[in-house]
Amino acid sequence: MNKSVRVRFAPSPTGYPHVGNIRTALFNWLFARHYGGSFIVRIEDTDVARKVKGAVEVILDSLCWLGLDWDEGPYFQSQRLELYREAAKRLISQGDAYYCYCSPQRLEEMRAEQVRRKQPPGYDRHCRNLSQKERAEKEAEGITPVVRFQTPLSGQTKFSDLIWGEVVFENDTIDDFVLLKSDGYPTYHLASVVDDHLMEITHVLRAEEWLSSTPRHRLLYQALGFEPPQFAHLPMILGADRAKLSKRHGAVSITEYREQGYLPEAMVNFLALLGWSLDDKTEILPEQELINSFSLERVSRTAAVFNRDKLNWMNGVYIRRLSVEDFTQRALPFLDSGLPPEVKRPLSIEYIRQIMPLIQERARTLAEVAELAQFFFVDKLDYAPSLLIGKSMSQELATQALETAKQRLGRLEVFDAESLEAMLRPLAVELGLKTGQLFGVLRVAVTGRTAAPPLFQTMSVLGKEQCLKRIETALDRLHRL
RNA sequence: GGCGCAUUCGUCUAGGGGUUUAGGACACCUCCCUCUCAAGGAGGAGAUCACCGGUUCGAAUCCGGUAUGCGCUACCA
Repeated sequence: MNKSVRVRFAPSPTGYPHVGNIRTALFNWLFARHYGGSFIVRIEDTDVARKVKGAVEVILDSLCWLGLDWDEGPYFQSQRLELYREAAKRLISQGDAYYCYCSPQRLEEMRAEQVRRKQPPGYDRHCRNLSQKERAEKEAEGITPVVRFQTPLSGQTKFSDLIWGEVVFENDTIDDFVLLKSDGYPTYHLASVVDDHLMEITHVLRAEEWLSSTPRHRLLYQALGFEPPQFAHLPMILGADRAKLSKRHGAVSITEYREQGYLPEAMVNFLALLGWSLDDKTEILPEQELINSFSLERVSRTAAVFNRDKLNWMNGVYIRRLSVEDFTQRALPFLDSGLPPEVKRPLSIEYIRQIMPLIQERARTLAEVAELAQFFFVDKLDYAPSLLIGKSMSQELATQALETAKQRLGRLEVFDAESLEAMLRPLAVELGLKTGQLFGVLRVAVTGRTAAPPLFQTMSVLGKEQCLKRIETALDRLHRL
């Protein structure tokens, strides 16, 4: 398997890249990188009607974001139509395919009838044995035919899937599927087989939903005289209700995760663990370790539910592993877009650099950074004054504590964390308060919240002037209670 | 309806005949650390391994059936 492995990621530009598609891309990429092979990108744009403009760019951009670099492509099937037509023509002349003139209406009625009679739906081979004369008549009517594969009526098609093992299908359960549509475009079946052969793809790793169509592809390879690649069908990714992942489950496009502040490296690690595992304990596997240890043997056969909680945890792990500077750079755009509009821009990078160490260990996503750090930026804090009076505190005690702290703070020369601590701890004793009581009041006064980064560091970053101002405001609110 | 596939804690999974009182992770709970939060540490709860039958001295692991779920069954991919 070491010898020139060639795999491909073949998305169709009919929408934005679904996490399921991306997981498929990731497995292909890991497989290629593990064996030192080639990862090829091919755009399957053969459905003119469903094509979404801009989708190709978003797909490619997402691959780049995740670091899934490709060695060849992107190839576009829409630019290779002649290849598929030639193949179809060859199949017709060989007697392995034929023209079908059935109208969409007839096919629809046929299907409805089959469903009503509980018959397996499928093309009834109406045009399979048309005479020369009958064909000429249809042509004369101006009907543009489709080309259908002439599926063997008996026998079996079997293949060995790298993940599912031996799979056998009876040929009589496979209908005469369309190869070339009336608009001249190939269907997925024809195009992917022709391209996988021409591009010398050695392994087709694709979603499980393709398992059922694999016998068709095997039959096509056979008829065209091509050697088939190895197939490996990947388990599906489901939503929390075990249904196929869809819009109802929240974010399904990889771009949404990017916008929500997930790190690409966390995303890669998380997605790799959906359907694959290294052993019974390893969860955190950075890219290189993933490449080193990836193997098809350890891919599971059961569909996996996308667990958002676990993703959040893992993203937090990766965020904490970043250097402060790296974290700061990545958080910057999220601060810019997430902070209230009244905060004046551009943001001071020097100030942000002081804040970020306090935020990094608390954020699970980059999008949370703005919220967590907001009190460092806004002018006036918005909080319920009652928060100033903590547990086992009274209005009087809180007022006294703040008042005294304000005076002492005002006299403090050096406003760093050490000095603040050296001054505030004894003050609690002096006031007959527990440290938690004193610090609690100060925390709310200075940050507007009961949960925030460590007090002394926070105050130090905020600066003496700002702290005093906020304590003043807090005192004011306390008086009005 | 037909065909194909699957089924281990809520979720991701390990484990593939005895080493299993079924292991880990997320989430949850308790405690520790501690100025709050987060992180970290220590515990806890959580799975009759879908069900039924068979093979075997012994089955989560092998076989068969049933149930359930999923996929395919398009001039979509």
